[in-house]
Amino acid sequence: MTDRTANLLGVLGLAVADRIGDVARDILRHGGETPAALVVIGYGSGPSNDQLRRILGLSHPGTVRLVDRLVADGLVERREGRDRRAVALHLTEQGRALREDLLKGRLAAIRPLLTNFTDAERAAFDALLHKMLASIETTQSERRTLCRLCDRRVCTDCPIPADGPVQT
Amino acid sequence: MTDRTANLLGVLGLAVADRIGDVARDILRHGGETPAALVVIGYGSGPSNDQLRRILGLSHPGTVRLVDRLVADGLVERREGRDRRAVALHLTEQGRALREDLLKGRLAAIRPLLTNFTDAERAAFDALLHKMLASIETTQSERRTLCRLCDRRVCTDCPIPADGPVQT
DNA sequence: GCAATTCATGTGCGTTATGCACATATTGTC
DNA sequence: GACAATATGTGCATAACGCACATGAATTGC
Repeated sequence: MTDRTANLLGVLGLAVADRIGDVARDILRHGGETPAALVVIGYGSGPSNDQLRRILGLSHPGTVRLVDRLVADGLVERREGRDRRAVALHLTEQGRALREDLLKGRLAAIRPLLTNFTDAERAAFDALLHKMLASIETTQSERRTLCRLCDRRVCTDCPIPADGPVQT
Repeated sequence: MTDRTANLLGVLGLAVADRIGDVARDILRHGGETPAALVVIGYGSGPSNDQLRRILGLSHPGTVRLVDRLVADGLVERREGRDRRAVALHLTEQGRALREDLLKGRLAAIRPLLTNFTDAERAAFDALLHKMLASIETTQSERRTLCRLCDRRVCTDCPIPADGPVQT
């Protein structure tokens, strides 16, 4: 019976990821981890290239090129970091606006999946999701990876505590 | 409150899709829609290039190249289709074996997410998933897309009926 | 029963997103 | 102050696509 549930969960996961990916590509004109990068940078801690790399799970050169794309689009600025070697990544005004669209679009893409639930069902589903996510065994860094597309404003009582801003 | 649930669902969807993608790449040495193609072709109806294309949501040339990869790896054969223009895609012995690994690996990747549930919780989650998936409004073709990685042997009482084999 | 259209596949060519190996500059260490 | 560690960037290659086009096979219209 567990396998039946696991299969259903696989279908749902694919459906959710497809929808998020589609809406992100429509809005940002980029795929892969680029949308996640915009969200992560937008948390505002001014992450370095290397910190971003760990969260996104990309290679270092892949991350540099990803940031190149965002800079070329006028969405991200490379500012001086805490070192003269490190950069600090920050969103431009345009980047902030597009990040907003991205987060809104993501929720809008997922929301229809919940509309056929009654309030009680949605609450029950929420509680089960919360428990499931809270029990995933992860390192601190993996948690940030999981949350790389999260809209923190709606994520009250986050089950995946990423305690504090990106580490320095 | 719905947005909070939607956000959690987004996290879960990403986590599930990441896990499936990782295990598929480990096993198959290909990413994108290639794993899904192996599963779909493995249903055994001998789909044409064009039928496969619709299910995977790829362009026609993209599908041709994808099949090229699978053929080059010795996993798929192009046989004569119902026309002299159409091909019929079938798995080789090796393809069937790898498809098996893929389906098993997929379930193994998802299963850990369920292990912290009690039996009652898992059953409740299953029921909610079932209802959610059953209420997604889709065309016949979109259903097959959703189910493109399903392990049909464990999917009893499928909420997304794809009634019958691939259309002729 | 043949011409025009539609269907199904394949090819040339380009792009996007990525990784590996290497180069360069900066910082910490002993 | 040499040397390792850190952080970034670059050259080059690859995987997984899409668009425009070409080709052969089937269907339709008259």
